[in-house]
Parts: sequence; C-alpha cells; structure tokens
Amino acid sequence: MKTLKLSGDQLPFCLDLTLACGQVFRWKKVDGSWIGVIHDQIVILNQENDKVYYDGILESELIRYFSLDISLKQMMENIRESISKYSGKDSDNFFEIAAMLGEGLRIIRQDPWEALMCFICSQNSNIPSITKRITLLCEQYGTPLGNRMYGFPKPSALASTHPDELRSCSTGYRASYLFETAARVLEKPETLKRIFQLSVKEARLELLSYPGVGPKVADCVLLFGYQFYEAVPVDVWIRTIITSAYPDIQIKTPRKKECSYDDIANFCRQYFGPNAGYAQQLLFAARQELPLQQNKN
DNA sequence: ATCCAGGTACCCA
DNA sequence: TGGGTACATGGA
Repeated sequence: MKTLKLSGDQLPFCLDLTLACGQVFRWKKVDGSWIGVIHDQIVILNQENDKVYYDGILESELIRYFSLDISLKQMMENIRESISKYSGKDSDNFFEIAAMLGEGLRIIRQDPWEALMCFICSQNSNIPSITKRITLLCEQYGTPLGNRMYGFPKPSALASTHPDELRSCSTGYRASYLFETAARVLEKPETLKRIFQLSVKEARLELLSYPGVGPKVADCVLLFGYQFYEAVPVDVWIRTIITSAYPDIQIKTPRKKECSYDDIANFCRQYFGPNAGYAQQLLFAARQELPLQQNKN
C-alpha cells in the first residue's frame, strides 16, 4: 500500500462518507478497507485521519477521482455566502447540521458512462436494491478482473445482449432503457466524451434524449459524471428536506399543490448558489439524521 | 402483507 | 404545463 498524506486543499476528506453517500454503488468495505474498480483496475483504499493508503491506482488518479484538487473550504464559504445573501441571515442552522455531518464529502469524478447506466438503474429503487442490480450486471457483462471482481460492462456488452437477458439482473422494466441507451452510445462512441465541452443546459438536453433518462437521472449524471455542481438531483428525500426546511419555497409557487421538480432545483440554485449540487449531496448524505418529522427528531 | 425507493414514459384535459 | 397511471423488483 502506498500513502497519500493529505494537505492543503486536499483537506478535509472523508473516504467513508464519500464512498457511502449514494453517488457510487460499486465500492465495498471489506475488513475495514474499501475495495472497488476504477478503469478496470482493482483499487484498495483505507484512511486514517490525514493519510490515505491506496493500491491499484496512481496518486494523480486518486487525487483526480476524489476531486482532492478542489478546495472544499472555498466551496463551503461560497455556499454560506449565497445563503446569507438570499436569506439575509448570517447562518442557516439546518444546513450547518448537514455540513457538519458531511464534512469531507467529495463529489467523485465518475466515468460518465458508468454514471449514466447506474442512475438509469437507480430509478424508483432504494440504494441496497440498486447496488445489487449493478453488481449483477457487472458479474454478468463486465470483464473478470480476478478475485471475484469485475469491470463495469462496456456499451458493446450491454448492446449486444438481448434486453430480456438484462432482466435476469433484477433490472425490471429498466432493462430496455439500459439496452437502448447502450445501443445509442455504441452507435456514437464520442458523444459522452463530447458532453464535457457543452454548457450545462446543452449537456442536460443531450442526456435527456436517452431512453430512461429524465430530469433526476440527467442531473445525477451531470453532477457525478461531469462535475456540473449546479445540477441538483431532486429525489423524494431532497423534496421532503427542502419543502420542510425551507417552506418559503411554497410561497413562491402558491397555486400548485406540489412544487415541481424545477421549482425545487431552481430554489436550491438561488439559495445555495452555483455549488447547489454539492449542497444537495450534503443534505442527501445526512437525510436520516436531519431534524425532520419522519426522522423522529 | 403493505408500503416505499436517488423516476420515467405515456396519456389526457 | 399540470395531473394521473403503469411499470418490476426487493428492502424495510
């Protein structure tokens, strides 16, 4: 195992939080060490305070993968500034709970293709189900790497099977989405890479054109696959958190019974600023601990 | 057993 | 645009 001594902008960093907060589904903690696959390489990780022990990856790749080149302190400062500007108050106690619980959480630079497939898989499922589904897909269609580990399936692997075969991986009605999206990616292999050069708006439109990709999945791929930090995925948790903690959003949309997806996402961007996607992820990571009625706090 | 989950596609007024 | 519903599956 090699060692990365964290310093400067690399701090704070919390490996556990980053790998367990629902942005990736392929990492397992075994005997205190995280084991996963990046670019068809088995990677082992371990953290003790400001030291990260790693194997199977270069230091530069490690820093890039976990966005350790980004200053979290600066980003949090920007978010707090935006909150103050919007609310006129000097602090948001509710958000600070999530900020404290989520200290060191990093947005991972996930492979866009993997993010796209994983979040198509994620729809209308809980995280344990999603994890199982993706594990099955990798075992069935991924490259064996030894030690019962597999690479993430290539577009060709998913597009060259039959959609009904994909159902054996507990994908349900998502099987045809996976198949058709894989076929489209295979048809134009450069498309996903090209999205990096687009504006958020254009990138989102492109992603929305894939079968099985709606607003939520698109925003997850934008945030986790392309590092558009202004993308705000709105799931049932975020909807509950935002509408209960920030009830003035209701006042902004008085005639509707429920806020729309865009109402919530736009509010978050106004309130938290350009890093609203990161703020969203802090709230999501802390969803079970936040003082909401359903959490019995 | 029943409800719910990192939703989307499709249809209708 | 806004509101309804079907969709497969497994976890709690």
